[in-house]
Amino acid sequence: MTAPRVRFAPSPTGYLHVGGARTALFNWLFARKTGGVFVLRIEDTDRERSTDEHTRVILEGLAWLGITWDEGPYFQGAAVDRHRADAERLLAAGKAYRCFCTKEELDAQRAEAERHKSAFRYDRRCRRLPPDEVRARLERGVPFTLRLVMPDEELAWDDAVHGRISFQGRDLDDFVILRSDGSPIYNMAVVSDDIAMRITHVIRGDDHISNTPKQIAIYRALGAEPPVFAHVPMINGPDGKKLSKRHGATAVGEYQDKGILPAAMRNFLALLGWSPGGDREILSERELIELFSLEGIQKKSAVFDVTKLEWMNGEYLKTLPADELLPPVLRQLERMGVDPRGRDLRPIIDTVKARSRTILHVADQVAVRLDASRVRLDEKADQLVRKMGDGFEASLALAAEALAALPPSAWAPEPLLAALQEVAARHGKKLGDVMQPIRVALTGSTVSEPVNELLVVVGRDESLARLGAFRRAA
RNA sequence: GGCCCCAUCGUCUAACGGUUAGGACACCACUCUUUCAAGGUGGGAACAGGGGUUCGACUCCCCUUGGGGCUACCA
Repeated sequence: MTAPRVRFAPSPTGYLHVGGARTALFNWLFARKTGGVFVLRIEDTDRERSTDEHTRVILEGLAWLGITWDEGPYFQGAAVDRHRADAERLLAAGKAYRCFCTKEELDAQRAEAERHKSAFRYDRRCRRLPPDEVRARLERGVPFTLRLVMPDEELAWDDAVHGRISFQGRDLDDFVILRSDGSPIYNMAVVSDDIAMRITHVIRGDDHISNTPKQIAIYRALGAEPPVFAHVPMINGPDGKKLSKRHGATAVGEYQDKGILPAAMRNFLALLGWSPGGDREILSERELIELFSLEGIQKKSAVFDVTKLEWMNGEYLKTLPADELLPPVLRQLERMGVDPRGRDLRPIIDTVKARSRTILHVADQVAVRLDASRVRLDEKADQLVRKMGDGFEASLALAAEALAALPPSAWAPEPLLAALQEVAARHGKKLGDVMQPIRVALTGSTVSEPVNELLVVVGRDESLARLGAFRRAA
C-alpha cells in the first residue's frame, strides 16, 4: 500500500468558509495520520468569479488553522490543455460525442419539461447524428460541446463514510464535459486532475455525492481506477438550513477577527461531524492526528454552534500564557484606539483571560481597565443597579469615602480588602453588597477579578475618579 | 417532478443486539470563596412514527413522515 494522496480543492470564488475549512482539516488530518501527502489545488476555472484576493484569503485561512500542504498550490486553470486532451481522447474513443445543440434550444426544452413537471433529460439527439452530417456541420463551423456517453450501467462505490452508494447510468444525463469554447466543465477538470495528481482518497462535502457517479463514468471511460470517496456531511446554521450570511459569521477570517484561537477553531471543527468515540472534547493537534479516522465521521449534517466554539475557545484561553496573548491583544487595542502607555499588560491579561471567551473580550476588558471612556454598563450590571436602587448609590458612597481616606501607601490588595471589610462590617452589610457596586462603577460589568485587586490595577486616582463620576452620572 | 443522502436531549455527540440510553455546550438550582469568574454537586431534556427479524432492538431489514443535496456550455 503506497502512501495516500489527498487534496483540498477550493474554488476562489469566495472566502474560506467554515465548511471548506473543515473539509480541508479532515483531509489534512487523514494525510498526517497515514503519512500521506496533502495537495492543495485551487479550482479557478470559473474565470468570472475567481479572484486572486480570494485565493490569498483561502491560503491565509489554512495557514492560520495550521493546515500545511505538501504540494501546490496548483492552479486548475493552468491545466486546461490536459483537461481538453483527456476530453478529446474520450471523443476519439467513442466515449464522448459532439453536441451541436445551442444553449437556447436546451434552455427551451428544460423550461418545457419544467412546465409539465417532468424530469428534463437531454434527448441525446446529437449522439445519433450520422457521420456525414457531423462533418457537414463541422465544415460550416457550427459550434459544439462535447458530451459524455453515459453508460446504461450501475455507477456505485463504497463510500468511506456512507457505505455503498449506487446510481443508475440511465438516470443520468449525457452531460457536457467540454464547452463550445473548448474549456472543460468542472467534473471533467476534477477527474483529469485527480488522475494526474494520483489522488487516492477524495474527501469532500456531501453535496458532491451526486457528482460522483458522473465522475466515476469519466474514470471508467478514461480507463482509470477511481479513488476512494469519503463524503463528509454539511455544516448547517441553527435553523438546520445551509450555513449562510444571515446566520452570522461563516468565513474563518471572521472568527479570527472575533478573537478565536486557531487551536480552538481546529479542535471545534474537527469535532463537528467527527468523533474519536467516547467523551473526549479538548484535543491537541497531536491527539487529533493520532485519533483521526474516516470511520469516525458522522453521516448526519451538523449545526454550527458558536456558543460552544466560544466555550472551547475560553478553555484554550485559560491555558495560554499571557506572553502569547500579548501581541494579539496589543493589536486589538490599537484597532480600538487605546494606548497602553508603555504599561506591562501581561498581569492584567493574566487575570482577565480566565474570565474571557475570546481575545476580543480580553482586549475589551484590558481597555476598560486602562481607559475610563471604555466603561459601559452591560445588561447584568444595569439590572443590578436598578435592583439595588438607592442602596447601590449608598454603598458606593460609603466605599468611596473609606477608600478616599486611605493613604496612597495603603493602595495595595491587602489593605484595600481590610478597609472594605471594615466598611461592610461597620454598616452591617455583606461584603458583596459593598464590592459589587465598586466593580460595576469601575468596569461597567458584574464580572471581574477580586475588587481589591481591580482597584490596584485601575490605580488610586483613576479608581476614585470613576467612583465619583459614576455617582454624579447616577 | 426525478435521482441520491440523512434521522439519539435545543445543539455537538457516545452506544457498533442485552446500559437506569453516557458525556459536552446551553439553561436552572445548590455549593465553595465574608467580593467576580472558574470550580464542585444536582436537575429538567433524546432513541421521528409504524411494521418486521430476533429470546432480546437506539443498533439489522422494509414502509411512512420529516430534513437536506443535486438536477447548467457554475464550481
